[in-house]
Amino acid sequence: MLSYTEENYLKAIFKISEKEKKSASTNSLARHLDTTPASVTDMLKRLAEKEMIHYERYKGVTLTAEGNRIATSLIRRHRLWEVFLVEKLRFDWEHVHDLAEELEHIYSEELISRLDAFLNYPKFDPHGDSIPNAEGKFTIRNQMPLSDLMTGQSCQVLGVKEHSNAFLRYLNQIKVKPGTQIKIEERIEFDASLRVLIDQKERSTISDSVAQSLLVKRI
Amino acid sequence: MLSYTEENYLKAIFKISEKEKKSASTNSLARHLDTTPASVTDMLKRLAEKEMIHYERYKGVTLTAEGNRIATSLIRRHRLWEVFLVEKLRFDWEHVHDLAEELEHIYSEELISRLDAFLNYPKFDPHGDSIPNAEGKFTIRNQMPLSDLMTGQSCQVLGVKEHSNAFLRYLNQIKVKPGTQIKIEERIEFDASLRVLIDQKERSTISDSVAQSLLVKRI
DNA sequence: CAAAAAATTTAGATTAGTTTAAATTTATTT
DNA sequence: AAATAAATTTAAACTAATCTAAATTTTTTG
Repeated sequence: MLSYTEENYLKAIFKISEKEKKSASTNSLARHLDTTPASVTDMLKRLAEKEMIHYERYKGVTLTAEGNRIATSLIRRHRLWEVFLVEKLRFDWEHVHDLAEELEHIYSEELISRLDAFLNYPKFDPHGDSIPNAEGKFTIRNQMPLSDLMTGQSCQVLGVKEHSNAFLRYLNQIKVKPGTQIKIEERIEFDASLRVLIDQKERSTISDSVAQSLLVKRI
Repeated sequence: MLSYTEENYLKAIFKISEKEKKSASTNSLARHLDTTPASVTDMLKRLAEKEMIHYERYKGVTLTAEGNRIATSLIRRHRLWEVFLVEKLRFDWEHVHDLAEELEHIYSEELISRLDAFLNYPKFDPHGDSIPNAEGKFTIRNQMPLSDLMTGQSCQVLGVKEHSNAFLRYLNQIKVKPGTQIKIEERIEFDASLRVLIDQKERSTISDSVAQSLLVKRI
């Protein structure tokens, strides 16, 4: 059995390796987990001892098969709870992360499989992230950043690349969430910002940095 | 903020004081929390320091107003989660206690008030125990042990006094749960056991000790 | 009411996770 | 390739929660 903290390390290693396509460094883990590099080193030794990670001094870490299994299960639990919080308890999407962060640590196969069934086996969470199934398999779908579309094209929002509260709150403000339709009416050359029509009703200007963080599919 | 463990102590003190109608002793707490009296003493000092309990060496403990507020909130959360697990996720009642024991420690007013609304503001949990409302008020209802009824009388099961898995599993076996109707057909003088008719269908013999642990209302 | 038993507390040690500061290793730059 | 900077690890110490064993206090009983 791993502790709450150990589990969080595995998840962080998973996410960093996934994003940066290479082994996770001590510093990146410290930043991610809001702790000191010294604490990270300490914990890495413990996790290596438990055969959850491959660790060589000064070389960064990767997950073992078992470590990967556990991290994936945590992500599955986290995302299922997020679906529950948004769809059943009607939370706004910017409020669910911290709660799911706690709920995910409650370990019970039975609980998660029943929750999954109750929610009707969702494949994506409220932020559009893929929910691994009980076997740990992620569903992949075609998606691209809004910034890749041409003027005149329309799309449907699938999710977000950036998960900060500030960003999610901003999307709420301009009434954008998964499912929303966006048509690109004009691209401003100067700063690559976009004039868009949202759900065929509201017009808005979206900065390039926002457009890069919005994942969509063309329609 | 209290730790997970500190919260469990407050809940144990609440339950023991309630059941025994007096201050909780070090030994009873050790028994209840499956730990040693030495650890209990240690923790009691910490909780007294935090003004959660009134504690005098060798004299046992009671909760302060604040300690009582927190314990009541924990019980509220525990019982609401039990309702969720049984009614929404379709768990059997003997399986929900341990899960609720973990879920209750997730602190968020918002989460609990939304869960309460989602469940339609239940007043009692699946074992028939009263769920305190947001103000900490418990709903009281008339109930008596099945053993108090006379031969020939009928009743409806409201809940159980005893929460052990073995007892709950036995009740499942004889198809008894909250809502079940029971008619007392005969009382055996020798051991005070009861011949009963369950939901007008199945006949069964119930020992006196079981009858004392079943809470009912006459109909 | 003194002796024995039961309950409780103290003392000292242990474990998981953390911290700060110093030392070491690796990477970068001239 | 030496000097400097950045990243990482080690060392030593701290906190919360726990334990065992010994000491103390309270309660019970002959």
